[in-house]
Amino acid sequence: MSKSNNVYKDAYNRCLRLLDETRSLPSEPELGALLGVSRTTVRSILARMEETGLIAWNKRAKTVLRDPHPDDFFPEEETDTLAEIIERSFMRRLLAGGAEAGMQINELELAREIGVGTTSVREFLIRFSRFGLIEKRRNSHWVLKGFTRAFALELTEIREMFELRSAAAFAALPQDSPVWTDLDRLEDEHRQLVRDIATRFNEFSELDERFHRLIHRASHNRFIVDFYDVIAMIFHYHYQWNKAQERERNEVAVGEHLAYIEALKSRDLGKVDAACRKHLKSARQTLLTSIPENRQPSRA
Amino acid sequence: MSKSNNVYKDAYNRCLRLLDETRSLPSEPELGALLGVSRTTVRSILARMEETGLIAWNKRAKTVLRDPHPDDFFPEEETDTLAEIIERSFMRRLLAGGAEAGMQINELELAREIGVGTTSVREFLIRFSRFGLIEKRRNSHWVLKGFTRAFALELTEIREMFELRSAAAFAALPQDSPVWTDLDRLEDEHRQLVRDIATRFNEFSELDERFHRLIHRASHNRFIVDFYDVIAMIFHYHYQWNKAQERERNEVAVGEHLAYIEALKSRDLGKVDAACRKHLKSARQTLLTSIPENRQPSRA
DNA sequence: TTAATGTCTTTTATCGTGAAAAAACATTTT
DNA sequence: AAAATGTTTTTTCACGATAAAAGACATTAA
Repeated sequence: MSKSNNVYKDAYNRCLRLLDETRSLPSEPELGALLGVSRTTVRSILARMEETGLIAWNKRAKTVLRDPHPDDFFPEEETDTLAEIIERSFMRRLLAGGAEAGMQINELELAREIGVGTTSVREFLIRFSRFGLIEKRRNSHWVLKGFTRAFALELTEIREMFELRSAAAFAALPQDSPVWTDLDRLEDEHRQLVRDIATRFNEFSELDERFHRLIHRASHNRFIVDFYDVIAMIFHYHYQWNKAQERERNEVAVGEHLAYIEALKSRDLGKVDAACRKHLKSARQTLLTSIPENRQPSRA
Repeated sequence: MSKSNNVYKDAYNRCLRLLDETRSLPSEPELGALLGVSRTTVRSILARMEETGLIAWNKRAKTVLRDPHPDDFFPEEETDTLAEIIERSFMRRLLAGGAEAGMQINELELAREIGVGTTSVREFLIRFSRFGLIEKRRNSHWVLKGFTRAFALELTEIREMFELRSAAAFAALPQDSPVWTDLDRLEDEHRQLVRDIATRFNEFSELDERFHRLIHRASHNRFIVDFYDVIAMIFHYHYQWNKAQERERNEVAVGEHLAYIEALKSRDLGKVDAACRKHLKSARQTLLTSIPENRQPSRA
């Protein structure tokens, strides 16, 4: 079992959804581009679709024979990357308590527990280390630094520096820049969300990420843009596990976003700065209140 | 050849240097702490030293019998980590021209060329990716983003943000903080270097790194501290390969450092800001002039 | 003669394996 | 009994091997 075929399975599932829309599928290279996979994978997909009677396939002709049935799909969990599986397991352990700062992380144990090879775990930990939550001891174990108040403060400090700068850069962008239409579109989505906030409040986190990424991109600085990955990761898990007053919090945040968007559109740097600061302050507050500070810092 | 014993060889060499100073070696745990290795490695070292007649070893008694001879040492190149070897090879390729932005990086080819396994190369590339010079295409190759003018500008932009903030934090540190003695010591080293600048100018780069790391540490922010790794890496290779007016450049920089140190000691935020800005500006200039901008950016 | 399909080759992702190094446990010495 | 040494176990590091996926080349259809 040296490599799972999750790329194929995931692409297959997405391809099934395309079947509803058309009577026949496009050329192999086109399908590949559409699904983001190579022709090799496309051909495996087509081969299986032919086998299961979904399509008739003869060279260029790929005619849809029937609508896909629920059990034509591969199970969702088989479409995940190993990296996703490892990340989830790791974060579950990390957030499920008992993960004290200073605790050591054992690659072999993690690998056995998750049921994967050590190499994948090692690679995951190396990638994960840039989030600042773990640290490597040369030739030895990893050390958990813990999801502490200090971490949240350090994270938000950088976030605020970067976002204030990005927001200023955004507001200074020429009127004909395509970002303004992106912003309009996001504003619309925000207004729609406000309207149905009672039922759709949980859609906020995804919108939040897209909004902030748009702003950060205006910095034209890869380090700023990349840093948003750290924020996104933390907020992603934070949203999943801190459900207290979720609706209220999100409603407030959407309001702040709208004010922020107004400020950006005014292109008045003072207003932008104020709106940005206000939103980031409440975002920080939300994050901080969700961290149970049950330990004293070990250094004075 | 599944794992080289470079840890042992490097520690052995360092242990040989200890032999000059004492007539007998300390306990195994103490030696381990001193050399930064485990007792297992210490015991291998002692075993070999006994074998080669350097010491007489009987339980606690580890008497030095003779001074180490040059060829008691393992060759320097056998003491490097695989990661160091790979980094050097990779950077050589990257700086040796012909490394156009957009070029793709092949793990297998790199591994074959350097003569190591693919896993080590993969892990190196993952670690290296945080420097912002390469990027991974999912399920496919890495792409070289190139050591371009844009890269240098993005890097220095962040550096300046971080260092201005750290310097301000530094100046605000209480008088009894140990950093002030560290600063005094560094100031001394700078003064000594100024005196002998004609011959010792090449020692600047190491001093430079220690100085800036001291300042960044005052931020008490892991993201700021960690970012200095990116700067240090770039400047490390930059110093190695841009030798034009090295003496003059370093002389100027030492002077700027001294002014910067004075400003910090004055604890006058205005002066600190000015001195920091001035030095960072010239550091940026130095970096920029060393980048041959022979390509037009591909996007308008 | 361009763009697709068919076929073959190369590279990436992942595992199991084994030596180096660390860590844990047991025993002795002071 | 505290701290060293001696011994055993566990973990990390690095490799080669193999299936999945990508990519390159050859062939055929429009």
